[in-house]
Amino acid sequence: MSEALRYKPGRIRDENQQSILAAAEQEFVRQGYRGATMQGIADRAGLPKANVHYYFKNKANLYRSVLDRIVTLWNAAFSEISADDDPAIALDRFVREKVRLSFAQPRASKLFAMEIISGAPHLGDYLRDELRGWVDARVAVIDTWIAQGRLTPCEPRRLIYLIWSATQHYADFETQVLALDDKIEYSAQDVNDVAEFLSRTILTGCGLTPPADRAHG
Amino acid sequence: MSEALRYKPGRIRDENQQSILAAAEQEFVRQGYRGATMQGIADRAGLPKANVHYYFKNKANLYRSVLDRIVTLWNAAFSEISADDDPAIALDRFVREKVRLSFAQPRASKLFAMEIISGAPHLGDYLRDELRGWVDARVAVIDTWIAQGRLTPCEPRRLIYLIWSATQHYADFETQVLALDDKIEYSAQDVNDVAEFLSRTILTGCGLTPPADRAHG
DNA sequence: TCATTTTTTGACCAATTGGTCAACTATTTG
DNA sequence: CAAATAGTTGACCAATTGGTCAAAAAATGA
Repeated sequence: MSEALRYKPGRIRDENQQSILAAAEQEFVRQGYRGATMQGIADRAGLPKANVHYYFKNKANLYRSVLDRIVTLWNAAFSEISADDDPAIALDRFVREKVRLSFAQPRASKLFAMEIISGAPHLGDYLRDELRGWVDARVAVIDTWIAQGRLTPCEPRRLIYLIWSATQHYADFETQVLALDDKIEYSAQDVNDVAEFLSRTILTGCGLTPPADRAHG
Repeated sequence: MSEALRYKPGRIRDENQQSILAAAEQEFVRQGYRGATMQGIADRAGLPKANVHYYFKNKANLYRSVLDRIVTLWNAAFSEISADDDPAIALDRFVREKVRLSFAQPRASKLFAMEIISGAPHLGDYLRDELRGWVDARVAVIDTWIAQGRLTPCEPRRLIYLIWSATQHYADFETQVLALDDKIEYSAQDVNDVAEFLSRTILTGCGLTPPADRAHG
């Protein structure tokens, strides 16, 4: 994923795996885990079905690989956060990073959402072992801000859920938003407008003064 | 659903249809449309499979019936909204009604979400024909409030999406929220806390003063 | 070059699926 | 009570599915 793509052992492997993963992500989102077919994934990737089984032993393993890729994306998307940061700056950055991720990787957000909605049959461990720590660390920082009087008291957990839900709505419910807004697809302008609106509204809602509007990304 | 259940033609029909619809809703949420099986739905309803086909001709028809029931629920859940209303009162009520619906009917919210995430293959018409009008009417009211100087300017559409997403997160992502909060299930307290937090934060975010905290429901 | 490893592929299988049907039973109605 | 209607059910398809396999083709390395 981070290496040159010339002649080199494993190059064919890498390329095929990537196109299979991309195809699988789409099929799993549109059909669900059980509804997606190995044949459909193979067709979308432009390979015979047996070839998909050659690279990913079976369907469950392929699905896991797609989810792993999504979790990696998530971990790479966010800055660290520290009690020394200014609350308004840090929360503004958090909102904008989440908006950027949602618009850049809507299928990843959708598949993650479907997995959670279905009861997280394959991600229960991730939620309990990894994501909980991620949240707890941020909750601790927000609690420190409150204790220092730099942030109006609020439930940090609910604030994080608010930011998550409001931002990923534009990825997960893309079909609905586009239908209601009578659009075919999002524009670059939409990304900025959404980030601006959500940052301003949520920060104001927490009693913070949003940082001055500036062009991000 | 609103009639006595004594001896009466159609009573057996009503009861069986209801238990099939309830079973189907659960199966469709957990397995997706294609992943859910008529056999699994029949088992959950405690009936032989052929009986499910007797009441609902086929799988697509059963799925449609489940979605229809959800749309009916939605339409019954919300008060009308008028430009004469006080913005803070009306938005507070809107948030609380949505929170109540999310906690009362989480499976309905989840199935609707899965349908939208999958590209709304069965609800595209509903979004364009019914829901758009619902939203447009509320957008018009909010725009009037802004024009009258009773509400800080904001994009009404984005405000509605913010309220939708933040509230239904507790239904759709129930598995994740419970895992991160280290709970087994929601309490009655959670419903009130969430409603309170979201109403206060969002209304404040819009420049409104939230109505005094009072016990609702 | 040529032996070795990696990749490709169509044919094939057992299991599961949505759906049908005819026989049977229970309920309602005149 | 008897005819008609409504509901129940197991057995049965044809189609699709995830997965296997062995043989051929390509890529690699000495």
